[in-house]
Amino acid sequence: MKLHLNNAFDNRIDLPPSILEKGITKRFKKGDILFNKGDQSKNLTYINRGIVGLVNLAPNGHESLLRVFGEKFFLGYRSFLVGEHYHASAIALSDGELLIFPYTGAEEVQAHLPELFLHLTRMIARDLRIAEERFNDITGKRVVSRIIETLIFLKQRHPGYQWTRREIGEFCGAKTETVTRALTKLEKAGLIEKEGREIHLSDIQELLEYSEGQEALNQ
Amino acid sequence: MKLHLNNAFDNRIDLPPSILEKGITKRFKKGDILFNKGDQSKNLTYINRGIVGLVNLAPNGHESLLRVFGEKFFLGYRSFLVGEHYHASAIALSDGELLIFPYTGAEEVQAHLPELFLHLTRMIARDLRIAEERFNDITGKRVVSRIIETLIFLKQRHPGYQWTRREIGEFCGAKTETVTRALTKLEKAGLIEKEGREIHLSDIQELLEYSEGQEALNQ
DNA sequence: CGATAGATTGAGAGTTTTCAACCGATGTGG
DNA sequence: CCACATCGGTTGAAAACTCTCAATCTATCG
Repeated sequence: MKLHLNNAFDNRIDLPPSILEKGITKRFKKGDILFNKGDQSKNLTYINRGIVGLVNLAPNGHESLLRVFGEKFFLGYRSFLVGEHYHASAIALSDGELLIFPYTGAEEVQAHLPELFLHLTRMIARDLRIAEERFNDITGKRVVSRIIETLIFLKQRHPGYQWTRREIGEFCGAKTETVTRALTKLEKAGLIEKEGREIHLSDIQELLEYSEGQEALNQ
Repeated sequence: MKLHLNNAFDNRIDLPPSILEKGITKRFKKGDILFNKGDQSKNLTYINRGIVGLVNLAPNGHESLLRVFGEKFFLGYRSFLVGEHYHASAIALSDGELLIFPYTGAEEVQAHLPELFLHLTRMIARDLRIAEERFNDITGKRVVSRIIETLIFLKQRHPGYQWTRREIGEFCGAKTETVTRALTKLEKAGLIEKEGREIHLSDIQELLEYSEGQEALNQ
């Protein structure tokens, strides 16, 4: 999971005015669903302001937080490029503003905006690495380690946002209560500080060392 | 996870002779390491014959099977396109033969072989969906369900190969013994047949129904 | 100020892993 | 061609995480 740290802002991009001006502005409010799992992807979206989560709600009620998109992130590019239906829903975690680009499909972007196309491809490639690193973590590490790494990842990528225990858990496969217990433990160990709902990471290096010390799964 | 089934062969591609003839042929044997985690990606590879696993070995010894590549699959395209070091190792699961294309990087492919570039992009996009669907499964489903879905996925994609309990487990986050117990249970329920080391799936639809019935994780 | 969402804590339950022993098949070298 | 080593598979009992459920507390917002 360490690689995440070196790539905290990889997916943030400043668009040139020539592209920006072609987007259609649209505001959204916290809790809004920006697209639904199963919908056909019709356009490429960019976040001017705000923060959005890609969430999967399973039929049995289980929810997971797959990715998070902040200011200057694209959104919905995976489905757009491959022409699939969305495999998860985008839910606004804060108020904000979108730019919508009504391109017809991957071919149009590739032909007319090759740089952007390459950028999007590389974003997906990094997303895939991160997803697979998370897979390693979830199958090979204790929940405390996963929570530590999630804290570091989410905090570094989106410092402004106050992550809830639930969101942290949904990102790393843990229940809310488990996250609470882990945070209490970390606070007692002097590795984090809780201030109301805000969480401060005292020393990332120490946190990572603590994580590694957490009795790795044997075998 | 159901979507996997509709895309069993998505990542298989027949290359035209114009591309094929430019590749350098290289044989490999079962157990060979085709590239190592941490290596710099230098070329694009295609599998003429054989089957290859993308494997992560964590420092604590935990192993996971991230993806599997068969005949007519590309290999190593994620790292190649984004210009990253490999985040996992490629290990030959059988004897086989590679074609190596010494392209200099993503830009060259985009400029000279735009169709191939689009294909690779879409492959990564599908890989990302599959990885995230697996993430949902691993956090939200019981181990028996995961094993069932893994059996179906791996068997459909690579019918010729005899999957071991260990590989099945490494693909869905379960220990070898757990896979054994699950298979015994499924055999007793008449849903699969074991014939030596070969596993026959009697009825995929029934298997999926059984999977859903397996007391979903609450909440 | 009340309502609601989020956080905390405890006790008990349950799934999956761990550890250990054993079996059977496969393959290799003498 | 047999002996033996090795790999994969099976089974059982015990241990260990993490979850579940329930109750209570706190923060935030209208």
